[in-house]
Amino acid sequence: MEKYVKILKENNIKITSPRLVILKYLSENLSHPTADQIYTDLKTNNPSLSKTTVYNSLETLEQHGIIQSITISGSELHYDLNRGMHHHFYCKKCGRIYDIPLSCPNIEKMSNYGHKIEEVHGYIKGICKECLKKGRI
Amino acid sequence: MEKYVKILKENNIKITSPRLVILKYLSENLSHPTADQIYTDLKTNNPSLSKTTVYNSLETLEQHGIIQSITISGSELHYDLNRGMHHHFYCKKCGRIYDIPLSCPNIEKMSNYGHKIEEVHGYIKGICKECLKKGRI
DNA sequence: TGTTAAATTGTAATAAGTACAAATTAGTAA
DNA sequence: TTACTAATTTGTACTTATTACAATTTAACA
Repeated sequence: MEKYVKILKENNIKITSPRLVILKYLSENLSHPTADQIYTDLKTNNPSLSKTTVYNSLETLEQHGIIQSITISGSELHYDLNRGMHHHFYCKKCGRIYDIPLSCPNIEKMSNYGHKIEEVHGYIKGICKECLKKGRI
Repeated sequence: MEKYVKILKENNIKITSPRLVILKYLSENLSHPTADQIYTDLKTNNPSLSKTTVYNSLETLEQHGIIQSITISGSELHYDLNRGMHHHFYCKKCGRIYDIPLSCPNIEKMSNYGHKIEEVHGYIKGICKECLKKGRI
């Protein structure tokens, strides 16, 4: 848990129980959970946790660049620790999100349009390996 | 309007008035409107148009690859004609979405993970040229 | 022109996310 | 340690994008 305290300290944000457990949860669950999944899972051992707090904490963590939100599904946000550039694959059948360890070779070119670039997301959609195997397509 | 009839015919989908006006609208409005913007704008000259129809029609057009939905904003879908690969820039300040005429050089590599790839989206976020100019940052 | 399956329409429902005010707590300073 | 204050958490109520569904209408074809 010291690890997470350190991260919050480094970012000059108050060390609170919800922030710590959410950060720990995201460190241990790299499956890109939604706010609701995080809330439901953590609620068991943190009965006083409020859904609003989960949303607030996620927003704070994101603003400090500690985590990122992923808009790939189009219906709800998924969350991911910010650990090096990678892309995401979304399965239209089962909804799972996979990491794709590629980085974008175009990032420099993107600055040529006059916009200030803060984030780059590569989203790929289709049918995942598992669903193909199950013949669910 | 014949142009849009042709597109629907080529895709073997029924030629209906809502589909035609929505397709025309998207052809003339490349600013990535939301379903609600499309509905509101078209409602004036098509009073019988229903919001559900807009959603249904957009879904049909997307399923046939005629248009694509863009999940960049995270809060609602935006729609775009499917015309050649390009990326999108989202301004966190004003919400505008800009086209970025780059294609992804990584597409072949993406097939190496065993998933069936159907769509590739490049999303860039930050502060747009206009907002930077206005000093709104 | 009649038939039928598909599409449209309006209303009601769902679900993700936000607003807000009251209660609590982290961090600081005495 | 204690007291203070601003920030955070909490619960409830609300908003908003999207979907479900049943009744009506319509496109396509015989």
